Amino acid sequence: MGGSTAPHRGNRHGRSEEARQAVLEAADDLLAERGFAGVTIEGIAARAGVAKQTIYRWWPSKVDVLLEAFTEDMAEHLTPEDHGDLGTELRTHLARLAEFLTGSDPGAVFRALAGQAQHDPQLAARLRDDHLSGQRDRDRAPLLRAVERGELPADLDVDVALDQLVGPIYYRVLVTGSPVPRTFTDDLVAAFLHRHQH
Amino acid sequence: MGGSTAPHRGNRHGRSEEARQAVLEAADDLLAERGFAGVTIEGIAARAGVAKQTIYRWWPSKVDVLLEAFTEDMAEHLTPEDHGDLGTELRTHLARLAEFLTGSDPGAVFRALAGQAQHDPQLAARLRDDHLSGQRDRDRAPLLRAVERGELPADLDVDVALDQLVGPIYYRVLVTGSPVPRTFTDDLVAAFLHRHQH
Amino acid sequence: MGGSTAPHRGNRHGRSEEARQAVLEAADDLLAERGFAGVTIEGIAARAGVAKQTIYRWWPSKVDVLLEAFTEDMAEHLTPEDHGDLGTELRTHLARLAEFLTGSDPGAVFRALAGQAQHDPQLAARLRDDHLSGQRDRDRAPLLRAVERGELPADLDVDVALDQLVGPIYYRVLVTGSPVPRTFTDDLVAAFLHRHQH
Amino acid sequence: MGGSTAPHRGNRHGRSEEARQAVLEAADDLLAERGFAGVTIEGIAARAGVAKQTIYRWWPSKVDVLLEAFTEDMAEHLTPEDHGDLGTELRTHLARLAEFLTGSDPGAVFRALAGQAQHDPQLAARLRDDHLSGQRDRDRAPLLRAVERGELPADLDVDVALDQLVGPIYYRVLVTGSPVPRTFTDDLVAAFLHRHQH
DNA sequence: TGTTAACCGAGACGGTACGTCCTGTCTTTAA
DNA sequence: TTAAAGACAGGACGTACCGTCTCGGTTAACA
Repeated sequence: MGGSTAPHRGNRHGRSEEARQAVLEAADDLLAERGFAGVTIEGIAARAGVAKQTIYRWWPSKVDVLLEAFTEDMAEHLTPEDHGDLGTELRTHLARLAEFLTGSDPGAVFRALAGQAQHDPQLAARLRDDHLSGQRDRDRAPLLRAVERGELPADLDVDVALDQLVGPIYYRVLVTGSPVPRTFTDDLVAAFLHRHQH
Repeated sequence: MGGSTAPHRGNRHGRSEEARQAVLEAADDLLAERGFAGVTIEGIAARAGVAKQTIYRWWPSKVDVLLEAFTEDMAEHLTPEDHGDLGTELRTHLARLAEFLTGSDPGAVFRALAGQAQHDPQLAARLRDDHLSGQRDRDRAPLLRAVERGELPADLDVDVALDQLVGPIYYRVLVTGSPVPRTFTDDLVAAFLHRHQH
Repeated sequence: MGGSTAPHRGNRHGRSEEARQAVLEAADDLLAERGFAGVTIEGIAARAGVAKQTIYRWWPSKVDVLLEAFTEDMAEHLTPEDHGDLGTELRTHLARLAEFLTGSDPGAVFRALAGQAQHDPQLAARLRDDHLSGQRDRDRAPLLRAVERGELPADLDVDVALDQLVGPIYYRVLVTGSPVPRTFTDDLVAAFLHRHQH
Repeated sequence: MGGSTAPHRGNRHGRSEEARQAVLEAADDLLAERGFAGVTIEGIAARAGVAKQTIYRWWPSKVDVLLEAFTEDMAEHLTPEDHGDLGTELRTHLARLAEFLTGSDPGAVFRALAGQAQHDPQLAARLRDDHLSGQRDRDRAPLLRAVERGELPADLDVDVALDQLVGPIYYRVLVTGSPVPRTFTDDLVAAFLHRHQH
């Protein structure tokens, strides 16, 4: 955080970073404490010590607040590392994905947003285009590297392969609610490698 | 005439089947027309020509109305048939599941309920226990029959297998929003058979 | 009227008399304590222990609440008595009017409504037609009786006469804020009698 | 001060006359177009092309803006002329007063301020002391001159007389909303002269 | 000839109240 | 006993203004 970033409260440069952070935190906290229905604009405003109008000025709705909170949190997670070994990379990455979705605070926010997206096609599109597509690109990377290395066939349909790898994880998280242990994700990788590596 | 079936409006003989049907239909219609947020108790009552109290008397909440509407619709669908051939059964069944989830009215209700379940653990549990578990039992049948016939190894973890088969379908439906064509479901079956039928 | 008026709280017969009274009293109290600007729908609702919607259901605006409160209070006051003597009647009546306008709670409500009527022509019309015209008819009575008795000329313009009698009182109340002592009202009567009873 | 009042925009010597005039005009226009409730600081600022802060810097509230606008407009009107004849002076003056109150733009501002004064005792006092007392002094002049000339008795209570002369006019303007024709004001003068001139 | 101080526009801020909508509870009359 | 009707207390919605504040720009007097 170099130097100044003067803490201004309302001026012509624009918005108050202080207020913005307070809103995002309040939304996160309320989601964790009371669930999605417990997140209200009035509640966020009250907890953040902020005027309702300040929220409406910058976010069209409460899901946009959560979306921004989610984006901030998700950035650092879930970038698969380049180990030079497909199996290891996939096992590590899927395990991290499972942990993110089931065990982290931003994972809870994601589940809420994914749920709301079922009611709101616009949100669904936004969630996919602005937030999940980047993640999907990162997911794709290990497979593409493996294709380049010759570990996987050149004609592999990467998107289908990806759906088979991560689909069961999301399914457990969003539908069955079962835990997603390491054995489960490892087994997904094993099935994948068994089919595609000779 | 045997028994009642008289179209009564408020009487001493028990609940009005007329009102019940009107409520379920109104809820279905509203969901289709305005989405989940457009389904309100007041809206259902007004459209069904029914008093709010009548709804509250028989259903604890609007999701219960939808749940009941969903149950009625889902019964007929999705019972895998016994063809004596695992591959055929699975291909047919997964294709029907995909069509149900993406293309039918009750599929839309399911998506809404699954979405709401992300916000409401009690609903999630109820959805799983009362509605999806039966379906999952039906899903399991072809695999169990195949194990009995010796087409699949006796030590197969049927639940894990099932998650790998249907998970990618739900993932596309609930998360990516991609279409789920026959090629996709057939490929899931192919991958499964390739692994487990040497 | 007669008999019961059972104290019901919300039913198909109609409104809760309990709530109605609570609203009128709360509005009166708030006006007395905090002035017109301190009378808000939210404030009335909170003090009356009533939902905002209940107020909006029955009154279009806060001035309508005050108007109704005013009407209830004003009925009993200000009916000039028939003494058979014009001078006595007028002196008594004008003194009572002055006291009503300057010294009573409903007088304060009237002043607030008259003030608001300067901003709102519709309110002005309503105030005149529904509330003051009746009072004006009562004011007119002594003069008409005197005309019948021959105490006043038959061609007297009663409206002009009335304006000359009560106008200075309202002027002091609404514009100069001066007190309106008995001597002032008596003098108005004296001037009037001096002119019209040679 | 002397002379120029150069049209400066922002400098250390004082306020912008340009901004001041724009604010006063905007307030006047808004009052005429939308009524008192339609006059808001934000609205004045927007219409005048002025910052809210500029208004708050120079006027404590919107009524102060209107008060100043009113003062500017009222000065030229309503100074009774010295004709040497009481009846003529009074008739002319009351007719002008009636016209001012009912027919002019500043009259509309006056009515709004008088209305607001019913809700706000401080405003009422200010209106009386700073604005109406001067007018009242001017109103008094013809009577005092007549007393000096011997046209009126020396012991006349001028304030009471004045209230009887102008009170009915204000009453019609503020309460009954009736028109105030020349016959009405002439009749007031006639009644007054009939009583006080032998 | 810069420096500086007063005023300007712009507009974000924490708030209050608005009027609307929906919730879940209640009480009544009719069948 | 159930139904339709609908009033009730409550609470969140999104909007409009309030009065305060901080900012960058302009301009004249003074250094």
